[in-house]
Amino acid sequence: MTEQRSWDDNVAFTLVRLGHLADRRFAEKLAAVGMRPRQVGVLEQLQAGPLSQLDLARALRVTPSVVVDMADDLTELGAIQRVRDTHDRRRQNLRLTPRGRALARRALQAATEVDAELLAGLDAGQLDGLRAALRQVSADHGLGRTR
Amino acid sequence: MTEQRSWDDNVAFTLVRLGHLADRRFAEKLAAVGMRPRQVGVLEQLQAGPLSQLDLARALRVTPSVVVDMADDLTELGAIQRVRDTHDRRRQNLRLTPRGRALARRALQAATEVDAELLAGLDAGQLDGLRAALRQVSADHGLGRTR
DNA sequence: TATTGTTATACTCTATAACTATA
DNA sequence: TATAGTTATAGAGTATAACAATA
Repeated sequence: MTEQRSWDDNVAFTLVRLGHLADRRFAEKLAAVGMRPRQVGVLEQLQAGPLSQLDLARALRVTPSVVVDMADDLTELGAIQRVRDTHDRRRQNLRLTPRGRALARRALQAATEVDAELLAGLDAGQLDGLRAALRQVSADHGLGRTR
Repeated sequence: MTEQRSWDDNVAFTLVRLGHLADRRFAEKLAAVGMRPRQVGVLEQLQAGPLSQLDLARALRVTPSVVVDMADDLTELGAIQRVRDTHDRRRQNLRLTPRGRALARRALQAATEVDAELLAGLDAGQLDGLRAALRQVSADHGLGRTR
């Protein structure tokens, strides 16, 4: 780790600020479809197949009661369905509906628009480097696609 | 902007997730000094000199009532002082105390530790590229040092 | 009249603890 | 006993609106 003289050299601090900025921009775009940023993480995880609420809580790194809340909202939106597990009736498996898949596509589109606005000042090389570095850090800390 | 097939290629979405992770790690370290992440932004801004609460709100991109709240807490911590502006008695100029400067140093140290843990998997080249790209994006959106 | 700061209030996001039902 | 889900409640963080003091 090289010497850090100023806050601008610190990646963690910068990630927090840029993360907040990206979240706000993302929220504005999603509002047009009636969604909020944290719901998108659920849709993303379920795209690879159904998950129990507890497994989803672990994947998203939130506490189980938060998943209940998000699942309630997404069910009301028609994006997911709760399906009792036949072999373990305690489990509520969450699965995407066709509407959920459509919403996931629109969310990815919104996120892509945010990228375009956020990263307009970078050249192709900088952009590739940024993507590669972020993907590496995400993978190192178990935040990417794990299934 | 290149084609985005998956969420892992999207920078905005990744920034939100990594920003949350960095914020949590940062909060854990700061708790040892009795501080919270959002207070560090105030100390950072004031390091270049005093600011009125409204100017600070603009710099931090939060609503003025939030600054009142943060200033209350930091005053109680002994990190800042409110000084009535002599020429415009409506203004409360916030300035760092020696204790505030010390806390800022410890916060930067904590942030540097988070960096070391977060970025351990990157080689020197990737790290330089990441820093440069983040600095560029921050500057493009008015988030870096502006004074 | 406009600006600076403040208070009251509400909303979102997250967490903990106690509970129900299943295993 | 242990696990999956749920509910009630609380604590941050942020925002809006109404207000007081000052310009």
